[in-house]
Amino acid sequence: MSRGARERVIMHVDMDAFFASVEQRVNPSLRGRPIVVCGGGKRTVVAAASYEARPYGIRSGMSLYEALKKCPDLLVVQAEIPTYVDASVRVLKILQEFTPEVEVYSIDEAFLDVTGSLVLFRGVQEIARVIKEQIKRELGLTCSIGVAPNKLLAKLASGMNKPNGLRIIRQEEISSLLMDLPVEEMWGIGPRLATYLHEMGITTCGQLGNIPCGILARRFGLIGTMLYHMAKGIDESSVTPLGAAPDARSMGHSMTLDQDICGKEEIARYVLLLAEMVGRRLRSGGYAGRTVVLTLRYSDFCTFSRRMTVKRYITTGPQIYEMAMRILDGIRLRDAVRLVGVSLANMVKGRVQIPLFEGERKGEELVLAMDRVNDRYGEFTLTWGLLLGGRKGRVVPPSWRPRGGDFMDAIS
DNA sequence: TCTGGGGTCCTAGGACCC
DNA sequence: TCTGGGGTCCTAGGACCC
Repeated sequence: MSRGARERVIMHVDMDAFFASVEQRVNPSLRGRPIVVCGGGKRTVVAAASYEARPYGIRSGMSLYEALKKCPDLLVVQAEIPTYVDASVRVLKILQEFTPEVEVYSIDEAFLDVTGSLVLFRGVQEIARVIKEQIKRELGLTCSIGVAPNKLLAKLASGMNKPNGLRIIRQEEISSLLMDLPVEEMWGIGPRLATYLHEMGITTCGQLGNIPCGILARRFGLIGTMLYHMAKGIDESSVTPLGAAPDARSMGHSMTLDQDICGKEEIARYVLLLAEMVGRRLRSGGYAGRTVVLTLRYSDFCTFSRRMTVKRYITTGPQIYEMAMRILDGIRLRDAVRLVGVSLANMVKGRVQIPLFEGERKGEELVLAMDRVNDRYGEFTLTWGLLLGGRKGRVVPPSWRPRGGDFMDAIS
């Protein structure tokens, strides 16, 4: 352990089965029963599964179809995103009572740097206990907390004792803990990397950490260097509080259609809707961008994107639509399409200022902050869907044709 | 009548300029 | 009479995360 810098105390707070738990809280008849929370539409996946559903093998990300095969008695609840955002904000406010150094990582996860708060409490265990107690008292929800000298290990720790767990990883136990830890359990090592490592005969972090950094770097590039440090439990990244979060780099929306479509005219209708959704969000955040990306997914799930960059920054739905259509014109479709996506990249903030009222701006900041941290499962798509007149975002009025300024009338 | 939606970062290759 | 080479910008795709 280095004596130079003070050892940090980082906490990772992870809400247990968040969406499902909120639903069970709101509706007592769901308590104690296997439930899943899903999006709308036919082709949906499980956004969250209650702990009662998990013994059936039901996991988030699984298609609803598959989940129902595993448990025919499963209760399926449609996601109510505003409710979860509300709960998330209340949790966030509780966390901020303990330190200003709170990084909202997602709608149900946060990192806290409590190094400076330790003097106010009888140790980190006490902080964790009080946080859990307060969340339970005020929201009726449980969370799992991990504590460690950095974010990487705090994240690992919070997952070790779920649900309603508390796990503290001390500096002196790091190497023995990582020795036999399977590489795929480390945050940042996904299925593909794990497979590559397995092929190299590496299955544990202990083994990974014994490979010279240079070899990993040659094999995996920058990722290789990261792997080497991860295997040793090294992570210098800091907790970035809400106000210091970097500007978004890209912004987009996509939708999987209830039924595959073939014609470009029909695709164009979705492109228009998506472009307008992106444009509105863009402007509300004060962003502008130069690159439009059109993403399509064929029936066979083969997904590809084409992009176009222009010199000047654009901000409006019609501008995005126009570029997306130029891209679409250049594509020769080989199959029916199941997903259409439009996003904007090469973004800057502040070129276009949209004046907002104080109250409105506050709400906007919150939305953007939540948004920034890669909210799970596209809840803002649903939010936008609601904004677009109470319909789900996927609904495009069949009679509508892309043309000019009556767009808002057509969809609201 | 399988397989969502929102992001981030990295890489490799090509065009183009000096 | 041999195929430089660095830098920038752009594109497309892949891997990862929640």
